[in-house]
Amino acid sequence: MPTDTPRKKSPRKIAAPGRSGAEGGRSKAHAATQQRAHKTREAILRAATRVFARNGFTDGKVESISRLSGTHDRMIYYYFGSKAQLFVEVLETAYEKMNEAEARIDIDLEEPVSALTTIVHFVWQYYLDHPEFITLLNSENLLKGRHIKKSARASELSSPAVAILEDVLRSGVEKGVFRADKRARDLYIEIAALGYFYLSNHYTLSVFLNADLRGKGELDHWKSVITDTVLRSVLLKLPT
Amino acid sequence: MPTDTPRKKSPRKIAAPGRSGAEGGRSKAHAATQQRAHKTREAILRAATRVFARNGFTDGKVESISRLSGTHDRMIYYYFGSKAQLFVEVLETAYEKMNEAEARIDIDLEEPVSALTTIVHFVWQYYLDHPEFITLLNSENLLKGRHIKKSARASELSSPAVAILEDVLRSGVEKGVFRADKRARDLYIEIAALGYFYLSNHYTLSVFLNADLRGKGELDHWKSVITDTVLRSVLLKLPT
Amino acid sequence: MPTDTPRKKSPRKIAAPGRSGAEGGRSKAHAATQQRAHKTREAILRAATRVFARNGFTDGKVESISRLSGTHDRMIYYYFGSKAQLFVEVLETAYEKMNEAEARIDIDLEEPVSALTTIVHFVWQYYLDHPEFITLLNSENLLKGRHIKKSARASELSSPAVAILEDVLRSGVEKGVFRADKRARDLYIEIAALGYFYLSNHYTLSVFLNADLRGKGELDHWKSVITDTVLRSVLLKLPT
Amino acid sequence: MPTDTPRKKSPRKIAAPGRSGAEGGRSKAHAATQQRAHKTREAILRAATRVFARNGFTDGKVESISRLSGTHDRMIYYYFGSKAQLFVEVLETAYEKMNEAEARIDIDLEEPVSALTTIVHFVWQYYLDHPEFITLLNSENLLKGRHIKKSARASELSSPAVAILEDVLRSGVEKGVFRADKRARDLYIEIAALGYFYLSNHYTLSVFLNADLRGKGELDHWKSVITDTVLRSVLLKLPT
DNA sequence: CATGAATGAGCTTTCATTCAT
DNA sequence: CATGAATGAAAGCTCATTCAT
Repeated sequence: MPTDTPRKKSPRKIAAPGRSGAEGGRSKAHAATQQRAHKTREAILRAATRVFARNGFTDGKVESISRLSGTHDRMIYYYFGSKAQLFVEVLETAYEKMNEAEARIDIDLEEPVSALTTIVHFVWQYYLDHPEFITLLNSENLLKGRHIKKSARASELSSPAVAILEDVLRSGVEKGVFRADKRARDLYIEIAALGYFYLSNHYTLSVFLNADLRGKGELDHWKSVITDTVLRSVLLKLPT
Repeated sequence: MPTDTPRKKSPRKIAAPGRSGAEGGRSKAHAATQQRAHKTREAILRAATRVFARNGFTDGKVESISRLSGTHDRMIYYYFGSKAQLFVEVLETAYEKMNEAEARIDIDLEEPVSALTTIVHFVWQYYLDHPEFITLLNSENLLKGRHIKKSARASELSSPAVAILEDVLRSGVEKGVFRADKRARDLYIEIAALGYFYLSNHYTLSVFLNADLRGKGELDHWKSVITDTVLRSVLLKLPT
Repeated sequence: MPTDTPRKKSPRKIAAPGRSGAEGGRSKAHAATQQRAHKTREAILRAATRVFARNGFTDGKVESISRLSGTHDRMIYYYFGSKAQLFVEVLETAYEKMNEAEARIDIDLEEPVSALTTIVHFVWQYYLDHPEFITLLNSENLLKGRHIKKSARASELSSPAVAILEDVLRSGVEKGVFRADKRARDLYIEIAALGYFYLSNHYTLSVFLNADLRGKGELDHWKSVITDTVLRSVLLKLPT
Repeated sequence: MPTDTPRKKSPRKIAAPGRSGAEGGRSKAHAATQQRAHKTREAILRAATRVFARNGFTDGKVESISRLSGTHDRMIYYYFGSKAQLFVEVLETAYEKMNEAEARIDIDLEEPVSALTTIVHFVWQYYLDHPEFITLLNSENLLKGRHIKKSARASELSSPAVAILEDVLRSGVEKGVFRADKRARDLYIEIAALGYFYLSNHYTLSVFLNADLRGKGELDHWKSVITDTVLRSVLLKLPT
């Protein structure tokens, strides 16, 4: 309980794998050790993502994570300092991956309508493929952003999608198909909202609307709805 | 010793106040007692709504609820059987109140556009005024609908808003301003999504978009965005 | 982890035993329950005194205390809020008992020399009879007074012995046997120091002085040494 | 792989630096290595003294020591075998330094009164300058001498001060200023007690006496009190 | 109808220590 | 001689829940 210096919980920092060889004098044994360490760390992060995604932060137990990752509780503290800091990294990683995927979207600015369609479909598909993304954010928002606030890295991650949308909007305006008064950020939130909410809230929605929103047909139908709605929100003229 | 049957797990159902007199031979003392009981029950429910809204189900502690309601932990078990069942009632109540409010919306079917606008504004305002509604649903969905599934009452509560939207859509179609192929249910989810997501996810959104989404101007701006988007999604001719 | 209100850990306050009967309408059953509660609380306090005395605060384990008192860990938190707060009460109780004993010292102010002798002997005997007193203070000082600082009660407890010493000194001065420039507080610390140090440090002293300081003869010898030294420190004329 | 015998539990004994050259055929590289090792060892010992002094044995964490000394936990085990054995060395070193300082006291046996005064002042000043000495002993006594008992070196260290006091007492008796029936050992304990207790227990004393015992004036005052008291305990006649 | 005491399982975290290079 | 990874036991504390009047 009593600490000397206020002790910043500084977990182990591990050299990025691959870099170790360039360090020169270090023995091969050392490199091997480091690689194993890196593996352990990654295993914990992966397991934590699954556990937190399944149960949220509070219900995601440390022991579940260590069991799933094949390590000991102790190692979580060794590498991440605390459950909370581990969650921060999980969140950061989730966002990073989303950003990376967004950065890979291939669009043709010459075709603004189909470009926008592509983006909407991409986001929708990403949510479908990465349900953990939704649960993690859900949990974090339930906790009033407690963890993300403390993340230095998080504020540096700005969604590439917003920038892309800016380009698409500009191109559309130039080509006379999109209105000029639509902000990219608003459009981004719109796209996210229409997809995210449908999936994140489907448990309560299903009960209160007395409908199964996850049926195959339903998902496709909703995809077309949001595509339609998003397009209509920026188009100057409706297609006939 | 309890005056009635040797309960096992069945929480107390209390006659609505005022109804008790009709039960026949019961004394006035009994009626008074029942009224006090009713008050305690209500106090717990109110406190639980606040506590669960603030922290979600898991982080909402039984003790916090009993403290806030001025009773004892024990009473929660007496009236509701368990923390989970209490949460179910909280959820049901929240939805009921939402439904009651929706039922009170005053719209003029002769003016479909302004009727729809009214509905969008109403939902948005309701979310703003009842942040607990959002947090409760958030928590419940994080728990995969664990509680709502067990609620008998929940499935009976179907949103009046959907019915109202149906009327509005029909009227709009008849008057030649709305398209005919829009489902009321989809429209409802759309409206909900655009408002709910913006508010429920604002903690993470603010960090990742590097913007304060809760500034006064921002909220009003978003209100106009969603109104615009929703209208455009049903209009036959886009506004110029 | 997350708390609603900052939650002051307010442990259960129990009505003083005996008072309960006077409360009027309470049932006998209630009184009996309270008495049992009081017993549990006392048992914990007694056990804690022993455990902390034996091992100090840090090494005194919560489980040892609950085991020794025949309760569960949980009850310690129920009644005292935390290990630290329990320690505070242990300390307060120890000092209180010391004060009570001091208040019972029977001295004859007409005989200042024998009065002072009585006080010195009392303190020495008290230390011998209450080794826990020494260990508890030792531990608390090792922790830099961490707990006692937070004790509201502690600052109100002022040693009766100092007041008594003042009377004795005054009487001795009037009778022309004691010097006039000796402060009662200094004298008190002197008496305490000579007895306390010998006992509290006897483990290291024995090793470094190569002597067994706790042999029967040794203890009596030291008693006479400190009596002699204390008297000499206030006498106007040294004994021959 | 360690260069020497397959150690089990026996920590490294390192040749004093400079002495290594006499060992014969060892290379210069080896000598340099040994010097580095010596430095690490010393750094750990110094850090341990500070950490244990601040928090006592139990609360002094191995990690705090390795951090403060700029090494790794592992090294503590390499050089000292265990936390307990490290503490033993810390204790021994503390006593050794005290003894060395005592051995350096410069007194004039021809002036017994001022010689004794010098000793009292020395001890008091030593405690003031080396607060860690007090805390370490405090902790060790709280642990019932657990470590010091196992120290072979400790029992060989006998305080030079006792021998010096013997000389001073003898001289004083011869010169007709001191009484003949005072034992040097008792006098030593007296001197130690009056200084040590005041400092070691000042946290609790301050609270219970409602006074700040560490104010500048207070410390000087107490110095004069103990000098006075110690002298009076051996003088044949009071100075006028 | 209400109360306060009691319960036991479980949670996060800490710590001294050892393994494997 | 040094390092970083790993270990497992245990500690303090919390929580939902039930007992006994």
